[in-house]
Amino acid sequence: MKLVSLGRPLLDLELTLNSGQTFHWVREGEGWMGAIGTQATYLEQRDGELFVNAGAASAATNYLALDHPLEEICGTFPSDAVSQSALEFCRGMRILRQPKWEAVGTFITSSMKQVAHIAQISHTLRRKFGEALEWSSKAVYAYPTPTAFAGLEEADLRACALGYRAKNLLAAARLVAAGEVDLEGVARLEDCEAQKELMRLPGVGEKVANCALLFGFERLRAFPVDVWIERVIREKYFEGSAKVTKNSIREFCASAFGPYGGYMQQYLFHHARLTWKKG
DNA sequence: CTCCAGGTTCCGG
DNA sequence: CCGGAACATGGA
Repeated sequence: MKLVSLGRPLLDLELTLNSGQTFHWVREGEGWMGAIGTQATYLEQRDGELFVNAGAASAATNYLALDHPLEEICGTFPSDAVSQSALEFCRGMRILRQPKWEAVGTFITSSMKQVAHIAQISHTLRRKFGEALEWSSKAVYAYPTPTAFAGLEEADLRACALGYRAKNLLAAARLVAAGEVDLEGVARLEDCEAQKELMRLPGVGEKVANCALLFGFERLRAFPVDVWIERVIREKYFEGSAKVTKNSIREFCASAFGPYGGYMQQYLFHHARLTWKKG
């Protein structure tokens, strides 16, 4: 039950945990319970001060990316109204530093799914196939390892409501477990090569690869283009001009948002998803 | 009931 | 390079 303070970093914990980067944190009293790798973790923010269970302090500091120079990062964003209102809406949101396979696996299961359902899938997979962890007599589950998935059958994953994604997650896990795709090796590649390597995994296209790069490989320039981002770019930056192809959107995003484009992307995504057609 | 969701893959212009 | 269609499931 003992908590330690991590000070008062520029961070909005709730905003960060609920922004569609990670999908398994659950409310527990005044704070949140979850797993950072195989470390059961309780996080709580009171009047700006961040607390964590003793023993998870260094894991949390790393996971929450408290070392990212957030003020400086936000200072690099474009000055247009769309970017600035997203920034204002997302003040204190950080890009998490998630375990590599967890980032790859969860975003393989994310295609054509609402955030709520991705969360449901994550919880089911963890509970059935992940390592059971515990803190203060409360159970949480680690994301299943590639090896844990590799021994299953497609039907086992279909039973978790993965639909057609089951085959992809299983095949991807087997490639990683067999060492045919080496995620630690990917971490040493340049952005472009790293993306290409990740896209060897079934179910990993350009968008999922970029999510994995941004959330699991510290590539803060990676800019995933999903339906929400596409909507924002089309309607706010191209203002309904005809023939805006996927390619032109990709090129625009790669050049318009700078070295921390991934941060800006996450802010645009979250802002759009929560405010579209509500003002 | 219909529409759509943090897409990928394959196939024909 | 570009647009379409198939692929599963559940929340709104």
